[in-house]
Amino acid sequence: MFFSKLFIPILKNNPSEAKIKSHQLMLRVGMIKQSSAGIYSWLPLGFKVMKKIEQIVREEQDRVGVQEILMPTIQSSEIWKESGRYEDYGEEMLRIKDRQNREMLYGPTNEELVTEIFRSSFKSYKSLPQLLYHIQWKFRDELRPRFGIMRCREFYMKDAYSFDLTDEDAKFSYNKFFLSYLKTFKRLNLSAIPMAADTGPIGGNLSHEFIILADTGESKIYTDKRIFDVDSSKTILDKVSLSLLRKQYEKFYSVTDEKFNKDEFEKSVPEEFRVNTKGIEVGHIFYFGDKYSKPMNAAVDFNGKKEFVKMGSYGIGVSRLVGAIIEAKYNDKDGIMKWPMSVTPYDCAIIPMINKNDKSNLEKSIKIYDFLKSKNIETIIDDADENISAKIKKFNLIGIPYQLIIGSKSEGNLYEFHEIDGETQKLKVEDIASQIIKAKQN
RNA sequence: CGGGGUGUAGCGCAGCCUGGUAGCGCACUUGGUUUGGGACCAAGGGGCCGUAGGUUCGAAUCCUACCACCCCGACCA
Repeated sequence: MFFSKLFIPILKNNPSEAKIKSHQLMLRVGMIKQSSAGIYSWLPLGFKVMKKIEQIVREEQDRVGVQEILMPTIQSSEIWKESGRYEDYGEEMLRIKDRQNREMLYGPTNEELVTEIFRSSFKSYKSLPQLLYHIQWKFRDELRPRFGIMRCREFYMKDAYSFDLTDEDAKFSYNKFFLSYLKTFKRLNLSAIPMAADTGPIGGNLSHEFIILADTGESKIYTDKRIFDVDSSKTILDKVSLSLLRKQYEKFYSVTDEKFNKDEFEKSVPEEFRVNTKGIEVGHIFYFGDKYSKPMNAAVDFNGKKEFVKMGSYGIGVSRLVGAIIEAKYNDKDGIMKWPMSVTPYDCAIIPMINKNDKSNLEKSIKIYDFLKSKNIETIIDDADENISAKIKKFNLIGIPYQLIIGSKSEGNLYEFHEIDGETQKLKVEDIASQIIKAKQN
């Protein structure tokens, strides 16, 4: 695709409202456009990244046996009155009325709705466990939206819900998500650490936040360096293996602000391993038993006895992750963003030196483009008649991991192949393709 | 919701104090010269000055109200 034909409105100046890197960058390269406070349109470049993240999240949910559904954004107040949260949720819930003057709301989360779906569908313990997820827009009317997509009012989120007969089964489900989350963030090239967390308005007593380290994060965290070395690659979907994994993590003191206890921290973490920094919450899992099933009467028959199902819920902020990845991957030192291969909007940018009287580089670029395309490498050609250095700068901003520069330094069939944060090599197109393919596989 | 601030071209800003019908940089268009880390020359186009009302011969500028957005704090994926 020619760059000139893409909808990528680049700004040379930082919009003044953007204070953190991800917000600045997303506005500057035209990934998003603000429409109201905390509400954004997603433009092609940003939407492409978000869809790739979404797909990875989806695949990792499917892999642990969670089934995808899609619930509406607009919900009736009735079920929220049943659970008691219609009053509890407060101003953050966007309440609306339909033409019959019925009280509706734009869902900030879906425990009630999914519980209603479950209770009207299943009556026997034999139907358990059930694990369901959906990826849908949510709305929370934040007191103060900020940081662009990171703390906004309308956001895209994966939320999953588990239904089990017993506490023990429910913890097995919980642990499946625990593993699934570690794998998801790993594929996004993030090291997210699970931390004991407060349960907030969702309720319950068992909960982990998944946090990635970043200076601009809003959560204060206290953890142990050694937690980064816990290896989940050998864990399998088995009760024992999963609970072992959680134990390995829980060996280390690792909490957010609200659970922090100074004495405990200093007692359990030797000084050289202490990490006290800031992080971004990208996932949160909760186990809350019958907190919703009881008031909403979601129960199954177990040998003639009525058992309220034991539930958990599991969220990943899909839209937030777009910003979070930038915060984590942007290199302040050289001012370069490099998208992880798994979510990059394009794998490679071909940057030919062009002028009106000599389009031979553009013609070469098109041939290379076709070749790379045949290898499933997503590429764009910058067909603008612009100063070559201006073009390179532009792509350094966008963060596409590889640049293929077709200019005066090309030698025959050897072209400059530049990794955005690394070295430039002179290679044949075949070798360029195989390097990119290799990078995509990691 | 408390405190502070800002609304002037797509983005960044000046002009407002001291009223006379809008300007700069970048971006954009056309032509030309260029081409290795955001080039140069020339000629252009683009603005209900956030909205409404008021004062005035005259309002971007003064007054009032409203709206929007941003920042700092208390809450959250």
